[in-house]
Amino acid sequence: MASELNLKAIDLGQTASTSDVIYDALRDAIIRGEMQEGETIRQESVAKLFNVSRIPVREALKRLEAQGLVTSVRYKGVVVSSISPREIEEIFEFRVLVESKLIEYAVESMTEQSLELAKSYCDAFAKETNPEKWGDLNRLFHSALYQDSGRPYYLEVIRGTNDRVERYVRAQLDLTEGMTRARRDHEIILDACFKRDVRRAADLTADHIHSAGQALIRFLQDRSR
Amino acid sequence: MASELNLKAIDLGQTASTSDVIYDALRDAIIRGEMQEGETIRQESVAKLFNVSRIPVREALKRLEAQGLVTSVRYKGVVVSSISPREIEEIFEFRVLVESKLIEYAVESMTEQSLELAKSYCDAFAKETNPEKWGDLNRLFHSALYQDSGRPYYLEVIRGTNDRVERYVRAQLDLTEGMTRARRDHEIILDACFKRDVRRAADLTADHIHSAGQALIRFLQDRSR
DNA sequence: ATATGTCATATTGGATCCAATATACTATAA
DNA sequence: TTATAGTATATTGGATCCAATATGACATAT
Repeated sequence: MASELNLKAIDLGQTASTSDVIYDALRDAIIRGEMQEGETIRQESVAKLFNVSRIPVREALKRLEAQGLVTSVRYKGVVVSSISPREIEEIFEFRVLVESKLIEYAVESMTEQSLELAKSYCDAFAKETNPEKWGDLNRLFHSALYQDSGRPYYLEVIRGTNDRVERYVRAQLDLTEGMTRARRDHEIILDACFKRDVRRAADLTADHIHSAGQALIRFLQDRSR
Repeated sequence: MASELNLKAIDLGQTASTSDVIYDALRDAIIRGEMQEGETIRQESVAKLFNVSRIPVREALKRLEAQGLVTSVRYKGVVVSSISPREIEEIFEFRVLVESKLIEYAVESMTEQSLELAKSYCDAFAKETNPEKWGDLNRLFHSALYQDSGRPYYLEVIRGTNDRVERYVRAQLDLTEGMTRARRDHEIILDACFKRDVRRAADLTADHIHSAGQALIRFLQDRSR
């Protein structure tokens, strides 16, 4: 019957299991900083929240653990991973290495479409007044820039890397200097991309990430005193 | 009681859950190439193998999926991930970028102990006649070299990266030219490390990985014709 | 012979139950 | 008062059961 065929076609899109949904929700809450680092995640409370059993929750937690977003201790529970200033510094150093390379590859083959998309995120980022959304737009902008690199593995790695420090990036953007600097950086990076200046785009990206990292480290040091 | 205290002290070391054991075993089988890519992994058969229920098996599979070693389709099952020559090429390119950087950091602060350890693996690798063990010793050698880099995150990423292509590295070593070239490369890299020649160690490492990747690509192309 | 529909079987996804362990609280002895 | 043993409770880890879906065999119509 035609109607059944129609339904089946729609169903093809619905490939997300309960464990997938829970994984996405927890990941989102963690990288947005809605859950504090060190906070323990109880299987039962998550299960109740989604009206499911603990089984899909546990599977989601295993995935988060494999990604390093939570840390699990047998018979005690999982906690949102905490991360030392030293590790943050290392991760930003890693980002400089990989993302500046990524943008090199990307600029060479960037389509007009991606450029325009990046520009729209860049503009929205600059105009946005709600700090909650700065992180989203920041991430979308960078993601759009790297999209045409033709390097899916790099992208996969960088996604995991950014997940680890996303909460701190957001905190850093909330500093007044953080946001003003990011706005300016994004505009000149985008300009270099439009001009197909590979070297400049890579160098600016390296500076952009490096300086954000340094500002973040300073911020964390100040706060701990 | 003393005896119970003793037992408890020993138990502290036993932090591995059933799911951990199964994860390790499956990961090992996959990276060694004992399971063919595309081969489906049945939960029940793994469970029977370890005399456990499917629950810990499923959790182990979720972790392998998060790492990209298996691919899962809802209600159908998981299969050992296959990887295209293009992706292999990309991953070797990524390894060149990250591992040459890693060895730079490592050489600067490498202890005598790590140098000697690397040397022992290098020697054992050169003398080993059993192809089964080449892969292990190759990995141990590189791992020893990077150990003192003081970059745990880089190491974590590279571990995941190498897991993805390990089966192919082993296949490549099995080629006569693969093993002879690797032997020679290892010795000159180690020599540069002993001499604290950072630049040379990094360049040689880049060449080593790059050439292995190229040889592998050629091998795969030949085989597919 | 081919295509389509129906049913039986296998397999995965999720829920519920039980076991193992940790933690907090209480009682007791020194 | 403090330290220790014991007990109750909470929580995780694993086993078993049921539901949802896929796959393949078989029958039937064209």
